[in-house]
Amino acid sequence: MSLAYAFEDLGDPAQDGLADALMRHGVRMAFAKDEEIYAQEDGTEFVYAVVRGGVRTIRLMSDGRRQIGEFYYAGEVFGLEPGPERRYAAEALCECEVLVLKRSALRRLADDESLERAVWQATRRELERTQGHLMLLGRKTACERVASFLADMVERRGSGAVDLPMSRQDIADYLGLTIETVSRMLTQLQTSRIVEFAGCRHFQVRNHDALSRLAA
Amino acid sequence: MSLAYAFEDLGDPAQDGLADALMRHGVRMAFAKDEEIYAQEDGTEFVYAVVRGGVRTIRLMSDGRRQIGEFYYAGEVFGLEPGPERRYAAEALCECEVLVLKRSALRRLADDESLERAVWQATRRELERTQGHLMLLGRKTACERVASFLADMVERRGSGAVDLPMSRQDIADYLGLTIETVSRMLTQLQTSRIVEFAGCRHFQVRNHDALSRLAA
DNA sequence: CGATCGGTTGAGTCATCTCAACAGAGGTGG
DNA sequence: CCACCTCTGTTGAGATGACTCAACCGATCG
Repeated sequence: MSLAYAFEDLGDPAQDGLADALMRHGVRMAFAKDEEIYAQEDGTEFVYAVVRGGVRTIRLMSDGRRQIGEFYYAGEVFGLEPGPERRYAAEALCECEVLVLKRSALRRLADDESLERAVWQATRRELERTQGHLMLLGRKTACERVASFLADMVERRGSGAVDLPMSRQDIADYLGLTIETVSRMLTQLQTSRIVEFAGCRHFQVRNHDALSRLAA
Repeated sequence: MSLAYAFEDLGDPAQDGLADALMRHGVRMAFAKDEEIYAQEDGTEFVYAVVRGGVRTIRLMSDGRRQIGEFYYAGEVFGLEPGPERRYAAEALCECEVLVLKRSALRRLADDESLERAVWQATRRELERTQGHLMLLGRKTACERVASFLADMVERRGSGAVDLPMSRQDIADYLGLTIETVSRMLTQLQTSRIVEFAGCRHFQVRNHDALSRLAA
C-alpha cells in the first residue's frame, strides 16, 4: 500500500513507488524561502520529494538571465537527473520541507523492480513536461504562456482556488517573459472574466473552456 | 569492439553500445526527404539510428505552428522516448537511411549491461540537450539563437566546412523564430566576418571565439 | 509612521514579425 | 541547350508584441 497519502497533496500515481521509498527511507529536511537545495555543479547522488511548500529548478546565464526549468509541489519527486552532474540548481520557493534519499539507497531497495519502473516513469514525466515547455517557449504568445501556466497550476494543484507559491519574477523566468508582461496578461485574463484573483497569489478559474482554449 | 565506425561519421562515444546493437541487429530503412519516420500518436516500440542524412522531430499546434524538438545526424540515436506514446513525430530532413530495432530486442540483448547504461546515457543526453534548448528559447536573442545553432552544428558535425541538411524553415522552427529573422541573422553574422557561407547550406566558421561568445 | 518589497500600470522603444518584392538554384520540357 | 517555372532564400518597409523605464500602489515590517 502506498504511503503517498502522507503528503500534503497526493502525488502522481506513477510516482507512488518512488514517493513511497522516499517516505520510508528518506531524511526530512527544511529549507527557508530562496534557500538553495542543491547547486548547478553538484553531483546527482540524491533524489528528493517535496513534502510541503514548493521548489524551483533554475539555470543562469553569465549575464544574469535566468531560466526556470520546472516547479515542484507537495507530493512530487525532483532532482532525478540522468547525468552525474546537476544541470539546474534547485531552490525553495517558500519555506518548505523535502525528503532526501541517496540514489544508491534507492538502487539497493530496487529488488522491488516496480521501483526501477517508477524511476523510469519519473524521468519520462520530466522529459514530457520539458517538451511541453519547449513548445510554450518556442511558439506561444505571452497570453497563451500565462494561460498555459495557470491551467497547469489548476491541473496539478487541485480544484477550486489555487494559490501561487512563486513570485511574478519566478513566473516570468519560467515563461520566458518579463514580470510586467506577466502582470499585464494576468489582469487581461481577469478583465475577460477567465480567472479571478483574490490577492496577487490566489486565484480561481471562472471560465475553464476559455482558459484551456487559450492554453492551446 | 565498436562498430560505430561504419556510420558516416562517428557517433557520441557514450552511445557506442546502443549504436553497436543497432548496427548488428537493426533493420536498414531508407526515407525520402520529408517522409515521416514515425507519427506523433505512434507507440515507442522502436529505436532508431541515423546512418546517412538527417532527421527532425516535430510537434504541431492545432493552428499549424510548429516546434522542432531536435535534429539528428549520422551516427546518432533517436526515438528513445521513455513513455509508451510518441510526443513528437520524426521526419527525414533529406533522403536518408536509418536503422530500426525493437526496444524489446534491445532489452533481450541487455545481458550486456553496458547496453542498458547506454540507453540511460542516451536518455540523459536527450534531456540535457532539451534543457539547453529551453534556455535558448526562453532567454536568448535571435542573434544568440542562430549563433548557438551554428556553434552546435560545428561541434556535432565536425571541423572545417559544415553543411546544413535542413531548410531555413526548419531552423526557424527549431529556434522559435521566423525564416526572415534567421536569414537576417545569418547575413549579419556573415557581414561581421564570424562565419562565411558558400551557398545557403554550406558554411565555415571564421571567428570561433566570437561565435561561442555570441552563443553564450 | 516611514521604509522596503512585490506587484501593477502607463508611455515610449525596440526586436522581431508580417507582408511583399526580388533573386538564385534547380528541375523540366521543348 | 535554353527558356521557363517553381521553390527556397534574401532583403526591404512597415506593423506590433513584448520590453524598458518610471511612477505608483498596497502590504509588510521595523
